[in-house]
Amino acid sequence: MTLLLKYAILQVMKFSKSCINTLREDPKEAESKSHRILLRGGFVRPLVSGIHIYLPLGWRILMRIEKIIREELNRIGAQEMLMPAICPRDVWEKSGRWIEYGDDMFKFKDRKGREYCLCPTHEEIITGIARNSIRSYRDLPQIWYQIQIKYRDELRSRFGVIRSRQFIMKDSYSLDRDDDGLSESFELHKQAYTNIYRRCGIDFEIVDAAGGLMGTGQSSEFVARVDGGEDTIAICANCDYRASLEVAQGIGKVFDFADSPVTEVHTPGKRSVDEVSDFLKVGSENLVKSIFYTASDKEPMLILLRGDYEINEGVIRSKFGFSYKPADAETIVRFFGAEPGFIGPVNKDDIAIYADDLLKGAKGMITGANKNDYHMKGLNLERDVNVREYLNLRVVKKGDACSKCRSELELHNSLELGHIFKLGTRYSKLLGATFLDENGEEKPIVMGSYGIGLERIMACVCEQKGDEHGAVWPISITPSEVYIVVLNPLDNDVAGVAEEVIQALTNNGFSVIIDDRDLSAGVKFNDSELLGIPLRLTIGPKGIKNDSFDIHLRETKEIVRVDKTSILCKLQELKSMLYRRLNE
RNA sequence: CGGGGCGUAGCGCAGCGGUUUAGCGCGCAUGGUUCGGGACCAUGAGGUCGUGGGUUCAAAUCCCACCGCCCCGACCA
Repeated sequence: MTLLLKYAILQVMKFSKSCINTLREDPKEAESKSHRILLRGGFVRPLVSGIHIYLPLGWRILMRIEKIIREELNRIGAQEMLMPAICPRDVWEKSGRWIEYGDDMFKFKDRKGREYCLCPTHEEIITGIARNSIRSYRDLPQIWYQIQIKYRDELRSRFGVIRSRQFIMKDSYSLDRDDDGLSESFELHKQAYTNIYRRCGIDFEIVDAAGGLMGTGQSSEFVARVDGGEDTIAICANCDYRASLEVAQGIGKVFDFADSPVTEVHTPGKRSVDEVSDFLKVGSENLVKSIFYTASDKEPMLILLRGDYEINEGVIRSKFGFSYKPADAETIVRFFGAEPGFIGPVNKDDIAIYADDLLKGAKGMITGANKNDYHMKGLNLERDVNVREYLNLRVVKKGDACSKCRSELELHNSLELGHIFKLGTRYSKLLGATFLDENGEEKPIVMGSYGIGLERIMACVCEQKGDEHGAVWPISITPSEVYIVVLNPLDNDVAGVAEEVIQALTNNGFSVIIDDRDLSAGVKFNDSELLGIPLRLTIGPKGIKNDSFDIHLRETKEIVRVDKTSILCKLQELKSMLYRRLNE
């Protein structure tokens, strides 16, 4: 037997001889649905917090996802390569991200004391490659990608593989001569990503997003609505507006309170918005909360927000800088002469004051009096406060109106699956990746960066399609297409028919798990459902006697009954039907 | 880092006002009976009770410290 044939036969996984470990009970550490399914089905296993082992079935799924990603990226002309996971410090110093990424990066020293990190992403390295290999505008555009493990020392990993400290990522990078080129590369990726997620059977949305540590250019997120997600997206029920909560802009209700002169009120021990509004018997929208931010390298600033809204930290960081942090109590006392909960914007002209735009023209408001245990009533922003600028600084909340069409916005839990960014020239300028244009002029390469987390696709499918019995894999990424339950496998007739059917299936390109364990039927049926294999064929003495075999569809629970000669044909038909359904 | 929960066999758990030999269910092994939705009988293997220290004649059990895991928050492409 040639080696090739031997591997071809491995298309068949014999349950009794495979590393498949299903758990009869839910593992206690798993609370989210995808985590539960992935652990119980034995697809993954934890090693330490945030780091997982991908067992054979889980790895098969990931490999099939990889294949789809490769096909779609190759189709837009992207070239695959593989970069190292280890990178020396100086490369990251040049981009400024050795500090910016900070503790989120795994860092270590080699035996000579030289410092390295395990790459959390690869903009620095890719820009280095571009610097060496791109000379002329004639070399552009190009798209490069890799599928590789990324390392991020997350503050808190959670939900199994959804937020982990080591994960597989497809990261691609586009190199263009100008913004128009970048826009084209960006659109190509948008199309490729759309195809990828559709082929993986995921129901997804494309939303506007924040660039975060990547930069401040345009970025879009591919997200899935799931109950167990860790992010939130705002979706307009009426128009096509959708945005990640970090950047979503809504229109809030405006309240008109009667104007009056400023007076102090005694509010002993009442600090929070809820405490003060309860105590004074007013709605939280009647309050102005003051949040004091300081930064090591920038001037302190006071942010004013209406009491019924939360501050959008993402906007603070992208607008004012990453170094801004809410001040501690001691600093607040030093600047305001009052404790947190009692500070306010009146007579604070020496501090930069930015207010949320919902406060423009607000009057009759209540805010801290800069005196412990006192607030002030009758605040008129225009009259009493020296606001430097009004900006949208609040997080959208349920009931806000869409900024595009004024319909109501809905908020949904979501899971980030992929993110595409227009980087622009940030990295190429810092790291000197330039080209000569037709006029012989040296210009920085205009770059884009695009990422997909592979495990999240797997987890997302569990979240969206999984049911009380376990996983439901789409035919495109299932670890195996057909699960054959052999009942009474020690019976010679049964074993004979099973053998025959398996031959026919593998000869026709099916991947098969055969459950040849000598166990009672229920155990095998339940495992087939837990493992989520789309098609299940049962071979047992009764079926052989009556020449009637059951094919069960995992997703719809339909049962199709066929005679022996039609098994192959029917399975082929069902398989193509399942593929067709993915494209609908 | 703050708050909460937990750590006893591969998995799920009981025992935890100190007491010979640490239990139960599932799984695993052997033999037998079964066999179309988590079978049954018999026998058996499997444990540094998270780690270290302390109290005590005696610690899984009481005390201290540490480690690890999960959840909430802070934080995060």
